[in-house]
Amino acid sequence: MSLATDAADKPTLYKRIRADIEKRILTGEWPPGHRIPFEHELVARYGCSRMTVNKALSELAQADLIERRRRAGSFVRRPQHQSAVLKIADIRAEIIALGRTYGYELIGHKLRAATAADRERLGVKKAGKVIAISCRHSADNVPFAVEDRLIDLSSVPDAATADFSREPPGSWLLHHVPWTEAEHTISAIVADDRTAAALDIAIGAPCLVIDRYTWRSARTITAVRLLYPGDSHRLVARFKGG
Amino acid sequence: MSLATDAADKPTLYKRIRADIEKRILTGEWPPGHRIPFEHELVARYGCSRMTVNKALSELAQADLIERRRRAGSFVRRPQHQSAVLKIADIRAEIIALGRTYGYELIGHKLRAATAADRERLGVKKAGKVIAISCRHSADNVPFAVEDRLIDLSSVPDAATADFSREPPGSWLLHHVPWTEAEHTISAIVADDRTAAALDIAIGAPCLVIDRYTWRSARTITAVRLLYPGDSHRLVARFKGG
DNA sequence: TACGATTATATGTCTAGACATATAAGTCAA
DNA sequence: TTGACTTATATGTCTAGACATATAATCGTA
Repeated sequence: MSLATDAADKPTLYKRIRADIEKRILTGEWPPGHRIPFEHELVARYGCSRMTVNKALSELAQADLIERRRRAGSFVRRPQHQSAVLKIADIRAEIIALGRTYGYELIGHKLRAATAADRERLGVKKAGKVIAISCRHSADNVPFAVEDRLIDLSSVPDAATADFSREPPGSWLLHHVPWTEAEHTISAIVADDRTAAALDIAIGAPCLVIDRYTWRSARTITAVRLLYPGDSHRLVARFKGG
Repeated sequence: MSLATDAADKPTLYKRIRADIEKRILTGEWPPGHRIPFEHELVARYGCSRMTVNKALSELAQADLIERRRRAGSFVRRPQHQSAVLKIADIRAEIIALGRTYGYELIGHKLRAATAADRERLGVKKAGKVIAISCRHSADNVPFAVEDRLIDLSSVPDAATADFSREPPGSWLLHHVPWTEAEHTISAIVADDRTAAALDIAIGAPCLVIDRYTWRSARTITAVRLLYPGDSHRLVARFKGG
């Protein structure tokens, strides 16, 4: 039963090819690892030129639905190992984009030799210097998030002389240090007394937690934990699919 | 695998064109709204065929960096204002991909005329029939998430006859209904007695909440709320940046 | 001036070829 | 069996065209 035949709009051929393959993958008819037909087979099946098939397959590869290997063929990829993607965000820019007044407050700023806990958190072996920062972001004078950050000075020596009393470290890093990889972990906790005070919420109130690690080609740059009031702040994402 | 700066491998021409334009956009040299050169101008500048330029621009458009308008040209897009992106996920597939045993339990299943609250939640005006489902997902026999879902039957009539006692509604929908847009909201709450019982956690323990709305071309398909134990489950995302 | 019809043009899709390149698979020697 | 070499082949990139299509701009008319 073909359900996707939105006869309303006449899809172009390469889109039809792409959709056909996508459907078989999403329904599980072609499971991960399955070799999808070679380009020349699809050319024969659809009666079109190779470039048309190639465009369809290229887009599927770009979307990480299939993997293409020279000489071997194209294979259905395992569904991306997890479900969440969070674009790196600059809280200051985010709040300003929302049309609200951004407020920033540096709570603590320490330069120290990395402790064992610091090294563990940054995932590095060698001892070195780190900067530990905690600060608070607010929107329209209401606490928006508290931030607890560690910067590896051996990766970002310039951070030693940066002035974090006015510019939030996240914004500074985003503008000064190119990153190549990031990892986010989202979880929830209940506020302890310190967190509750910083966010102006009740002890035991829910908090949304984002832990972010940022690397530049296998070098850790920074590890940051962001705490948001769980019942007020929301991470919203809208995006396109199929 | 960083695409922009790998001088090691000689980039192909279309990749160089794409990177050149990308750089100008990311550095702000070409701000949002700026019209980038026409295809025929790039063809002249790079001395290549139109298809080569077209491939570069198509990929930039696919990545939402530029917007292409017939007869008008290609324009730099405003950076996506949101902060979070969460790929749509099928919990069953997710758990199986983790190599754990998937368990499913239907808690409630009701077909009813949409109440005012249902219409509000689905964001629709007209009254119609809806299906309300609640169920529980488990991994290795440990509660993984509870799900509370509303399906708009006027958008998905087939759902009326689907058997949700064995197949989770998320998986069914993913396989039967193409979607075009989704919105996620992530927040945190503390468990009430019912939630605590379902997830086998303490009352007052933190929970991660994902609210997802799915549309197909302006028609609401489903609204779902997922509750995860906040201290055990984690949404992890790793990705590349620039 | 306002509006409808026409035209010009940039992008969208497609073709039928070409050569490049990575690599799976086969071949042969040590 | 192992390693080195060769070969076959699927994908990667590219060309020089073509026609389709949406729409900004222009023109003509009421």
